[in-house]
Amino acid sequence: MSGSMLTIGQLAKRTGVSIRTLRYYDKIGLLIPTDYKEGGHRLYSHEDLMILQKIQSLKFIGFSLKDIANLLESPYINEQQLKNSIAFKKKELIAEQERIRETIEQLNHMNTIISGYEEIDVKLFCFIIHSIIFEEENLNEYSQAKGSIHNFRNEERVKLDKEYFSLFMDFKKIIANGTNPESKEALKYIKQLMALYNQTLSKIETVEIKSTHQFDQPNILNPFTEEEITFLKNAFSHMSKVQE
Amino acid sequence: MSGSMLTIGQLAKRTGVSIRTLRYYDKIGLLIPTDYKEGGHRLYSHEDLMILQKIQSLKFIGFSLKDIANLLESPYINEQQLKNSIAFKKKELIAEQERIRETIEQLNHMNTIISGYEEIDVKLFCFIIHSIIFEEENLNEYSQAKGSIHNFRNEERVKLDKEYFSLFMDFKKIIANGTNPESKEALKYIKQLMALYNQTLSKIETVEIKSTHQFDQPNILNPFTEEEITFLKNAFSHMSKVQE
DNA sequence: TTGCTCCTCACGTCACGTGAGGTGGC
DNA sequence: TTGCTCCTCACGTCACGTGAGGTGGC
Repeated sequence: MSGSMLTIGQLAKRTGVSIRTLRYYDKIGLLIPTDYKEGGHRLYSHEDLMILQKIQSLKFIGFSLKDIANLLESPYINEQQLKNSIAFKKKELIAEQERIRETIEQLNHMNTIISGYEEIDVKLFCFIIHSIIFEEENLNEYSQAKGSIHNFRNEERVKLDKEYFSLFMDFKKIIANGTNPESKEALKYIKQLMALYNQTLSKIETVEIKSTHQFDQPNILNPFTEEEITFLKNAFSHMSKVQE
Repeated sequence: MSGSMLTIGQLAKRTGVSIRTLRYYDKIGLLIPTDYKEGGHRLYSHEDLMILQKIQSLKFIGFSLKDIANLLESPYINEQQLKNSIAFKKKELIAEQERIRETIEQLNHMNTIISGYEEIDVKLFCFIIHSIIFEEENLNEYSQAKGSIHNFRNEERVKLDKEYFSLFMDFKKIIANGTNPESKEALKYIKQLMALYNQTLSKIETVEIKSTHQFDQPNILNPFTEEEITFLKNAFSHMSKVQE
């Protein structure tokens, strides 16, 4: 009806869609303006505005521009087809939601663990994340057998991880300070590590699978540098001698 | 340590990262292999494997490759910086989660509304979505004043939308069948529409803002074609005459 | 003359996927 | 000779954002 055509800027302002987006829609053939002025200026009709609003609506509920182009091809669509599209979209979104939920949980976990240290060791930080991911992969195989692991993860895992993190940070500090691996201080921390390790083992057996491989399976991310590992080996062997 | 270097394929298999991804990481300088054989074959050391696992860990909790490159630059990171990064990531994720939640709600809404029709009118379908989006925008301005609207939306909105949808579909059908706008059948549906419209008005006043503009404000997506609007106008004016 | 609104390239984003066409060692 | 594993371009993905450099009407 009305002879009042809209320029690209007017249409953009009216719908909240950017000018660049309208040019893009023109280029891909999704919304071609009814007319062009001399100089190539696009002119959009009221009909074009309606189409754009349909596009916005369908975009809003998550359809891709390709999907939208198909949907707008015919004025009618079969119910089952539409329901299938909706179900498919929904499935994707729910999966995405689950991924996000897990990631947020991880972030909270990490946030708790690193609290209270001025300088965080990146290697150690990554180690904690990696060990959780790795465990989760193991979990998928074992989770049918025992449901208790998940509980462990949520409730006690943070506490335990924090203790490991704290202890590992202590090690890194004394090693950086040039402490002797046969010193009393080193012995104290090594004993703490042994205690924590045994405590972990008593809590779940699944961890054992991981822990026994911890130092010889190179596929596990190691939180220590070569220098630190040498220190730990020396401190361990010293402790063994002392205890004999 | 060990002289056993890994080929790109071996590293890929071991970590679950694709060969193409490893080449990409090489190109952007994120993970440059320790050595190259003749012919340009990449050789990765155990050290490289460790770096890759750090990359995987940080990717897992949502950091971009650029973020990761920065994080791996130094072995230590300031706690506050890391906490800020985590908080920022979390904020983004929560916003994304909220968007997804709303979209899923919309999809459920639409799924309910379209149930029971073989052929769905795309224009009408988009109209329903659009009216909800539009209302939501209005809602933001008015929601401070009255909290009741949201309730309306969740509980009764689906029912009302379904009724509108159903009635509009009926109109489209009789118009397509060539029904006379002054016929008894047309009169029946027009009366139903009036009743439904008044029912809506009584439920919320906010809708009034929208509804009064419904036919003359071209910015509102219209569910009818030109032909259908002509039919409705004729039917309305006929009803007015009959009622005098 | 000065803004303001248009225009068309064309590169950039993000993290790779996917061929095409070729090489090297068993 | 035949697979298998490498390699390097280089275009494609998705929906635009962002200049660069220029035009047209007030």
